[in-house]
Amino acid sequence: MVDAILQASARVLLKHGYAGMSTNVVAQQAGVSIGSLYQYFPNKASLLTALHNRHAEQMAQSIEAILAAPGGHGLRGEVVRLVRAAMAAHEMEPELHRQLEKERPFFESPTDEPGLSGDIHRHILRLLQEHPDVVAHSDLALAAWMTMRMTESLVHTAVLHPPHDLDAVRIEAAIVDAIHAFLTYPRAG
Amino acid sequence: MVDAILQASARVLLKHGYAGMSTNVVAQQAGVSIGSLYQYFPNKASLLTALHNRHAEQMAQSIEAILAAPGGHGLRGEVVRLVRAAMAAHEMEPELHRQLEKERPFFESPTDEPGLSGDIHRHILRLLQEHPDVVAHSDLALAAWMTMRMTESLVHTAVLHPPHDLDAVRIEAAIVDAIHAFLTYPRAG
Amino acid sequence: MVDAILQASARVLLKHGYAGMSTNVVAQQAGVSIGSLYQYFPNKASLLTALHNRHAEQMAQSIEAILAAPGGHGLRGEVVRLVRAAMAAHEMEPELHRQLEKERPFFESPTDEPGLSGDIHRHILRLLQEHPDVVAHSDLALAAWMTMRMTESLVHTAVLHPPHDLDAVRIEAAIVDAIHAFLTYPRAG
Amino acid sequence: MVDAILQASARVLLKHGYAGMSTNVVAQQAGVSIGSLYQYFPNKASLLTALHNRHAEQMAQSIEAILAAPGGHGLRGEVVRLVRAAMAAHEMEPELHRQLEKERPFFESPTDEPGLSGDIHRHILRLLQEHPDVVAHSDLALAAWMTMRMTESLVHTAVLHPPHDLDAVRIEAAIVDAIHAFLTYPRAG
DNA sequence: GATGAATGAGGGTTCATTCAT
DNA sequence: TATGAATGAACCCTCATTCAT
Repeated sequence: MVDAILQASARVLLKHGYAGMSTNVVAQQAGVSIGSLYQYFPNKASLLTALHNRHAEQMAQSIEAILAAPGGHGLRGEVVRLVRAAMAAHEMEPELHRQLEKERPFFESPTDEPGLSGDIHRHILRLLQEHPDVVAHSDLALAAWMTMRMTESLVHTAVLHPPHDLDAVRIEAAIVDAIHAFLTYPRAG
Repeated sequence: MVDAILQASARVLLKHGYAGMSTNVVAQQAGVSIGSLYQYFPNKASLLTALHNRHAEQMAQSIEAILAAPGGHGLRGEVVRLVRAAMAAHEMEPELHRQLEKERPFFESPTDEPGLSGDIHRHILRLLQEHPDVVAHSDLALAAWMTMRMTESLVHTAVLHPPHDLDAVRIEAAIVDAIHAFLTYPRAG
Repeated sequence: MVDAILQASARVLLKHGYAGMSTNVVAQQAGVSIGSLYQYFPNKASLLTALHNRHAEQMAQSIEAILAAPGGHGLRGEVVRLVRAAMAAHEMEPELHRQLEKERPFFESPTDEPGLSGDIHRHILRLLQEHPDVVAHSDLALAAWMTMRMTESLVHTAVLHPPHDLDAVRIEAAIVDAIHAFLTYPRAG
Repeated sequence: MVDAILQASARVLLKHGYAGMSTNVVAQQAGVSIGSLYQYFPNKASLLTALHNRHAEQMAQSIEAILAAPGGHGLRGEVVRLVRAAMAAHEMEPELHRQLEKERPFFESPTDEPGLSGDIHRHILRLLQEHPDVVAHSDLALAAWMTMRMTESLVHTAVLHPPHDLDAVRIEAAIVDAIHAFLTYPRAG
């Protein structure tokens, strides 16, 4: 029942946005009475929260799986996995993701949400520490933050607002290049 | 009067979001009767549109001014100006900008307004063409798109969701580094 | 509940007309919340429609009953029944009837509902055909239309705008006379 | 200016009904400022009243002219003139007339204004008195009232809701017949 | 637990009317 | 006198939430 409600919520949210998402309509679409909906969810906002959490979990699983998968070696291999993980996560239910994000960002500053983005932040930090020879940064915290933001925002844009005249595969490669270039880029200071 | 209404709109929008922004409250905050509000704006959505347009114009002016200003030479100098322009634009009214972004899709055509972002895209393309010796890309369209997205999204995040433990100046430098590294990064293909 | 709402609608409609009939006031008068009103009626106009339909049904029943009742024989007897039926129908809720007539055109198709008036028209036609010896008309369609209009409009006026110095009984008799005279009146053509 | 306003009122009234007739729109259509409108008419209802009066005057003139015109002799000739006068009056601006009828009751005393209809009533009374030989009624007041109502309501219906399959000329003749039949119809009492 | 009829605060919007210019 | 910007009460309607069954 909870699941039917969440599915209906997602459907209605996508079609009409949060403001246009009526709890009565959600209940009806879920084939459930409005009373039952309120037995499982205290209010309208909690539908979004639940949807958000569910989606975050799915994304986390997908990301973990890809990050742990075998693949290219070295820093570049890690970056490739990172970007692939981000793309997979964003491609999961892109439109839902977008709506959800609108009301409550997924990737807030790492300290805010200890869950997903904290894990990723730690993963990236470890990754940078494990390749001291090629990473040209002294401030690893800053480098990790930049890496995470670049990954997230470039992938986000690439998946949700893809430029119609550019090839998806080449965009992905370009994102990997950008991150790798940033990490290994020798600078003055 | 139009201005008072728009200011009040911005204030209420920031505090309560679009759904929670009552036209009556906006009028009251503007010190204007609800009737007067509707004499200048045909409906609630038009408040957002006007706010958006005004903001876009201000941003465009700011960006143009900074891009045309004198400054460092060479590709890096250009990138610095680009990032500075983006930061200035985003710092203008960051929270308003964010809300506007959030609500826009439901009220306007999904196509990014071609004006501003088109101009910038062209500017970046020209910039890349003018530095063929250091730009390590053959597909300039892709490089320009990446440059624009990196600038926009990294600056956006840095301004609107700044990590509390990192220095703004160093973040700006890191963004410049990232873009410059991407542009000059020698790759296999 | 539907009935309480309709009764309140009728009351308010009579007092203030359609334009001055506020749905909130109707709900309040019905002892029902405005939300409940809108659970049973999709909008304000539908209140009128429902009122109209209910009234039309009641009138139809009353008319049928009287037309089928035993009574005087011959054409005159039929005309008496016809006029009595019309008077009973108009006396049912005369003021409501009047308001309903007034507002209807804006909400319904301009064609008179075929149900009631069509039935009566047919009834009259048959009636004329059954008394060929006394009916002095060759064009029965025209005669039927005139009969119906005379009945309706004379009764309407007599009931809704009765002249204060004339006796209702004698008016009814005069209406019967007029119709009977028209039907049996020998003319040149 | 007054005239421009009244013409615009009539136009808007016909198009949108009284409820949908906005004083601002009327002023605009009249090419006059809303302030000026309120300089000549104290409120919205007075527009209707003025329109009504103007229309009544025109009708009165038309009716008087036709009633005084030469024509057929005898009672039947008078009835013909009466019906012609009524038809001319109703055909003047039928739709405006209809709208005016619809809204009037809310703005005027329920007693028919003594002006026009009083005059006609007197005219009919005199007419009946002048033909004692053919008029088969002892209660002339009742006969006059019936004559007036028959004329008005039959003509009203014939002009404003003409049956599509009947000839206007024959309808007019039938109305004359009906009235004449009623007046000369010999009855028991 | 499940239901869904009932609630009513509150929302966007209109328009008759006023009054300073 | 003519103007029209300004007013704000009031309207129709929605929808998150409750609670008796």
